[in-house]
Amino acid sequence: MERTTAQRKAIHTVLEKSGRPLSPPEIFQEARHMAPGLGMATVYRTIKRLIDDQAIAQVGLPGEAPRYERAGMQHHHHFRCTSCHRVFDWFGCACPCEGNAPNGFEVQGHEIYLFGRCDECVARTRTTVS
Amino acid sequence: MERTTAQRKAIHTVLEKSGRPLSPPEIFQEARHMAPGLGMATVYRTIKRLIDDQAIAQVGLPGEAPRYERAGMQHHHHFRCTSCHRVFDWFGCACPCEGNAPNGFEVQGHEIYLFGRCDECVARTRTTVS
DNA sequence: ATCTTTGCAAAACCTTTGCACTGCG
DNA sequence: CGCAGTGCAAAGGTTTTGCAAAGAT
Repeated sequence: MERTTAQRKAIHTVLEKSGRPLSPPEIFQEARHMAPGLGMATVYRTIKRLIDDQAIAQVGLPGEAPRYERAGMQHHHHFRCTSCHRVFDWFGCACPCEGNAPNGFEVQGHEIYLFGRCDECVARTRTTVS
Repeated sequence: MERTTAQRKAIHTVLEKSGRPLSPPEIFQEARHMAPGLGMATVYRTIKRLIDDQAIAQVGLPGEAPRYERAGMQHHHHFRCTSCHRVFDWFGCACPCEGNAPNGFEVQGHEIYLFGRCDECVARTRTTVS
């Protein structure tokens, strides 16, 4: 039977409240504020369970370690700023990918990642260079 | 100055000739045929250098370890079969992603991954279930 | 002969697992 | 109380690094 513990609640809350996908170390650091003495192993074990429970989802950015964000969000993808390296949610997906599948292939889903510079970094450059 | 060695040639050849992205262990195993005694460290060191030289490119599938393929291919993305787990090149990108960027964001590039079943797996199921 | 590149082994990471203890129910 | 959940430390994997030896030019 599933038990409610301070650690699990802390980890879940951190992911619920974060507006962006977090890595295990980031989750660890944040959750520690709410659950002192928390161990890294518990973070990994809890992540696994939350995924099984469909409470969170894995976000695997190309070439990077997986991050995690709360599940149940509307269809979206991600934008990584090549300047500040932050990852943003992106809801502008209008990709007709499914239609262009190779012959005989059956597309079940897709992932899109945009790379570029976020609004803040674009603005910073403008004023700095001018 | 850059030197031509059997190991480097072997690794480069393996990636040139492969029609799909390879992981370091796959490269290691293949290149060993051409360069006996090859060490894993050399594979990693050579991959890094080939990327710097723009001879190969990293292919980071979401949630998986990076693979590598030769650079300079025409614009394409990847399709991973959820049944046989192979990764295929996909040239049907007609994604208008760049246009839908969030306000103030500057898109420099994009990556797309399709998931589904490849032609062989689709055919296999048909004949098996029928 | 010089100086890059290599193989090996050790180190540095990250993630998982074993186990005795904690604490929820 | 009983057993799921935890922390710690050890184990597993993968990638990187140090260093003496090999080899290309």
